[in-house]
Amino acid sequence: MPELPEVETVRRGLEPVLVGSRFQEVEQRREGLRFPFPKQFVRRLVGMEVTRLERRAKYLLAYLTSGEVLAMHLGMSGRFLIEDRQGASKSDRFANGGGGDPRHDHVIFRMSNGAVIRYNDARRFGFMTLASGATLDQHKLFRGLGVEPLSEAFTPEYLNSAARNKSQSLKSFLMDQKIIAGLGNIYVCESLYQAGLSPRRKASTLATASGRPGKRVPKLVSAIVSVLENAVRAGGSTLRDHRQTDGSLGYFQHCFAVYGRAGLACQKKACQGTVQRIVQNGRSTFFCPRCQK
DNA sequence: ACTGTACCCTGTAGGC
DNA sequence: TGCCTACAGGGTACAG
Repeated sequence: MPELPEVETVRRGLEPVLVGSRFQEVEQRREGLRFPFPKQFVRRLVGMEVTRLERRAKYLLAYLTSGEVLAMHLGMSGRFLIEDRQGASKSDRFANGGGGDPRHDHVIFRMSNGAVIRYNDARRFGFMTLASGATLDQHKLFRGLGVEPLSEAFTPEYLNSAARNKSQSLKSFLMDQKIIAGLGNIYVCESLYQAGLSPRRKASTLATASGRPGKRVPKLVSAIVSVLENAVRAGGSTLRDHRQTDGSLGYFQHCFAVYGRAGLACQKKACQGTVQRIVQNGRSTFFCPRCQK
C-alpha cells in the first residue's frame, strides 16, 4: 500500500503521540505477520521511551531508550490508528470504517501519555522487528538501501551513474530499493509520465557515458522529487484501504495523472494519446505511449 | 543480469 | 443475492 509519501504521512501522524512517550503495555495478538515477531518482543518494548521516529525508505524507525530501534514496515495493507484510552478516535473524521476490521488489529501499543495505537493489517505483509540502533546501517534490511529521493544525495549524477550499466527497464530500475529507497509502483508511473519517459526504455539509455548527465536524467530527478513532494504535501494517497493515523483519507489519489487510468485520454494538452496498462516484472504499469518516449 | 512466475494473505470490484 | 475471477500500494525465492 504505502510508498514513501504514505509512510511519511503516517510518520508525521505518529510522531506527536510516540516521541517522548513510553510503551506502557504492548498487546501482541499473533505470532507473526509476514515474519515472526522477534523474541521477547513485548518485554523489549515495555517501559522504553521513544526518543525519535524516523522514516527510511518505506520503514518507520522508532528509536528507543534501550538503544534498540523498532522497525516497522506496512507491507500492502498495514496502517496505524490512534485512539485515546476510551477508544474514541482522536478526530471526528473517522467515517467509512476507517478503523478497519478489528480482527486484523495485530499489535496494540498503550502509551504512557494515554494514546492507544493499533496496527491493523488485513494482508499481513507488513512486519515489525527490533534491531540495534548503533549498527542499524549494517542491518540486513537497511545496508543495501539506495538513496532517499528527498535528500541532497539524490542528484542527477547519482542516477546517471547508477543507470549506466543497467539493461533492465527504466520502470524496474526505479522500483529497485537498492537504487532509490521508497519509490513504489504508483509514484514510479507518475514520475515517468511527468518526465515524458517510457517505462519500457532500458535504464542505460538514459545515462551518458561521460558521467555528466544529459537532459533526461535531470528531468527525471526533478519529476520524482516533485511528484513525491506534492504527494507528501497532500497527505499521501488513498487506494482501497489506506488511511492516515486519524482514520482520514489522503488526497493525492485525486492527482494521479496515469495510475489506474487505462483507456482514458492522456491529460497533456497537445497529446491525443490514451493511457495504456502493461505488466512489467509482474506489476501494472500505466503510461501514455504517445508522449512517453 | 534480468525476467517471469509463484508465493505470502485478505478484501474488493466487476462479470454473470 | 451469490459465485467466480482478477487484481491490489510490497517484497522474496526460484527457474530459465
